[in-house]
Amino acid sequence: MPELPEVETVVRSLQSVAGRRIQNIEVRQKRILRGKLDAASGKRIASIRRRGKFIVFHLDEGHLLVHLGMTGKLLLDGEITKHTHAIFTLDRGVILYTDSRQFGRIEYARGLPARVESLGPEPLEIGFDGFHTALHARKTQIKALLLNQRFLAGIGNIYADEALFRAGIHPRANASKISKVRSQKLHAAVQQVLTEAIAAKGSSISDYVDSEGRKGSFQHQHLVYQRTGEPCSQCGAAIRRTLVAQRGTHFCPQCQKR
DNA sequence: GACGATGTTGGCAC
DNA sequence: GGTGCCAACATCGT
Repeated sequence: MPELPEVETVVRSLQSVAGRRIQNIEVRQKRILRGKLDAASGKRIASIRRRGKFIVFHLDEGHLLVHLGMTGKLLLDGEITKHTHAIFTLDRGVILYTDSRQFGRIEYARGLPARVESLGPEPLEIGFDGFHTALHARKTQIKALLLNQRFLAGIGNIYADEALFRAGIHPRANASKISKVRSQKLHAAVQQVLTEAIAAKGSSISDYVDSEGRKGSFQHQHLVYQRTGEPCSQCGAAIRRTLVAQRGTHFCPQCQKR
């Protein structure tokens, strides 16, 4: 579910808790923890930001990091279910962490841990020169590279497929052999698709919602993702699905030649 | 009921 | 550094 636009939407919908204090943390399923959260109790939330797909609560001391995995949700004052694994009681209201597949993780850290520090640049901030240089240095398949969080932070399966389609690049293309012109198209496509997706408050493929329980609408603007067999919006050819880097990959065989 | 697919990451072997 | 495979888990569609 949650890639950069979805995480950004969640972070924006959480801004109302800035300034509140965490009074108590109840963990019901330890699997979703990395280390202990005890030290976060009693701390005040100074600000909430996004880095890649991580939600970062800056506390008056240290950080609370939340990664939503595939099905994680942070809900403000929502309903407690069998998939609610952590309950943050604030001085006003509660935040629930709910995650059916339990691939998400929560951790407390004084400084930002290496897994956050080693993330690649933000795709909406990187300029073309930096993007092109990094692209050219890699010999891997372009889709695998887009999914690599140390290359760019925040792109996942949906937006990789959508950006490659919009740039007319085959998902298996060798990154180092992409021409400057196509690299420019890709850089623009990545920024455009992410910007439009944020404006639509993300893609709700199965059950993604923001912290107020609202769905996104960008799934209606997907041109290839999960549109296998449907006609391409550009040329009418049937959209195909294949595996690239072990991930389901959707592309137009006409518009995205190797 | 079986089987395969699903938005993510991390570990391991090579 | 890169690739390929598997693992974690629950749910949904065929």
